[in-house]
Amino acid sequence: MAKGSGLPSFDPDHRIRLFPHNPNVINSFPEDRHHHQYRHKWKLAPPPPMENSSSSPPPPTTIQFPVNLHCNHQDDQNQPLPSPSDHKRTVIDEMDFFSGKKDDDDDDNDRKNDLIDEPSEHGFKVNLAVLQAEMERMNAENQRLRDVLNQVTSNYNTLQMHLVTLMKQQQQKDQKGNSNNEENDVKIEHVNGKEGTVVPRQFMDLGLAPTAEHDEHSLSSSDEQRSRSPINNVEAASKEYSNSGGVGREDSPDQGSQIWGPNKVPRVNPTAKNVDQATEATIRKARVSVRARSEAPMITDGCQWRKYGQKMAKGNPCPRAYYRCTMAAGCPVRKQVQRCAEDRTILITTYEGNHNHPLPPAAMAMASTTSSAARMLLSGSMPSADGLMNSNFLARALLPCSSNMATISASAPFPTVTLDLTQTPNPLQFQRPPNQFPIPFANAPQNFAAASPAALLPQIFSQALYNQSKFSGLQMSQDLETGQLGHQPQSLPQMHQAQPSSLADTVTALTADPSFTAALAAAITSIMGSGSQPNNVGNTNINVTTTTTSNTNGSVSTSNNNSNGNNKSAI
DNA sequence: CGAGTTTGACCAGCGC
DNA sequence: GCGCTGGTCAAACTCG
Repeated sequence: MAKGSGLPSFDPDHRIRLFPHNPNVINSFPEDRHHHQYRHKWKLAPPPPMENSSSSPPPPTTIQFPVNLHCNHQDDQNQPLPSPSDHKRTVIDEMDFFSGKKDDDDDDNDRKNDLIDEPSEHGFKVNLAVLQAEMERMNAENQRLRDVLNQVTSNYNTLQMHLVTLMKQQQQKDQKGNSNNEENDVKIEHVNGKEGTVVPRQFMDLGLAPTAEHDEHSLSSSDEQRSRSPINNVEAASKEYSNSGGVGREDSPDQGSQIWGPNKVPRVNPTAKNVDQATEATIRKARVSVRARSEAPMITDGCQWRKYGQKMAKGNPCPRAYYRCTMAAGCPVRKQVQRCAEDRTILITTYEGNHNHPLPPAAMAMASTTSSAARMLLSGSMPSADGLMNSNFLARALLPCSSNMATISASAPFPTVTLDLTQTPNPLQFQRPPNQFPIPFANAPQNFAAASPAALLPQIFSQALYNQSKFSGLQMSQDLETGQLGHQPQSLPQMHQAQPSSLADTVTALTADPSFTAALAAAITSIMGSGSQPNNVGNTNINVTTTTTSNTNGSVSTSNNNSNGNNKSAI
């Protein structure tokens, strides 16, 4: 088996420009075992041939979500066409607004100055007053919307807490009444089942876990692991927790996310007969897959990973590497890293499971992203007639101004939401509608402009999803704070289900924020285009979400595979 | 020597 | 039932 399979090698210069960060985890890919070494050994290579392109068509069941990447900065269709000089100005405003690095006053002043200066230069003084008034109106409107947003968020959180309190009380009642109930490890489901309203849709919580209490729910038992399957996960998970002396849900104050067995789906309480079996079978396990163009062997997500296996996947000459989180003992989070068969410059990272330990800020971003994506996926993955609609909505909400970025696959065995960051064209190459502003790459945040696309994914995602996640009912870091929000993953979807339109409206309103969409689009497109855009202005102040801990040797795996003759294919 | 990687083997699900 | 495939384990190995 030839070494060096799977991954192309790359130009050092190109790499340096693209990847100034130090991935804390290096996939086991060829050419080098060590991280520092790999940095010197990667060589320029022509784009990898499209191998197996015909044999590996896109997942047929993937639902594509054409979302407008050309984020319209102006709701007003009557807004005059932006001249090229307008582009930068507008984006600066919005990016500043979004990033919050400048206060609004300064921002407004700059905006006004720009408005005053440039039109005069172009002989547009006639429109100056109109534009200024319009801008002020937009600012006022924006501020008002933000106020509304804040209020909605506050109310939502208040309701969340109230709901959790109520469910906690209910849970305690159940506990007293069933002190010997051996199924008390699934109190949440039990409660939900009693209520007969909550469908355990949140079978998977990718991302954050409130505490490290469940560290002992380890993967130590190989038997338990081997018994794992997409279907029996439902039962196995909670069994593990109870058997391991683990923290049952009734014992755990955290509940920000569900209690998961290692890489498993929580069992639906058998007493909850009314649980939607179809849903149960459908959801099973959620995954979040991130597709990004990256020459780096692995995207930096802030977590520490240990490789535990590698296999050749069918139809892909590149090996698939399996990692599990090592930031805490027994953390069930795993991820798979694999190059795309059709385009080996595309790195596909699939996250699965939820962390059962506190995460560093750098890791919080990606964890939040995956958590939100998975939760949204699951909240919309009901096998109902409106499943597609829900998925569509979710995808749009997930990345509202991304073009073809969010896909939700209903294909078995696991529902997967794919965040595709590889399809975004260079913003300078957009064929933008006349009423839309291009997003000059130079105006992207410096962090985004200069850093590795892969390394910046967490930032992008966290920014992109932060707001929506507030409304998705998919609390992230809040779980850490409340400590008893375990009911929420189930209860909140219920809320969604009860008021889908309101949620949609909320998210729509949120994502309609031109600043938000513009900033997100600029960030994403800048990232995607950074590899081909030498005019990065943000080549300083690289603030990549890398961690300083190097947990791996950056090993390079051979293309050998481990099982069942799959390793016969040379790469 | 410990941590991490490699890799052959094993297991389970799924389709035929 | 059988074979294929994905996922995981764990002993051997590598490296600092």
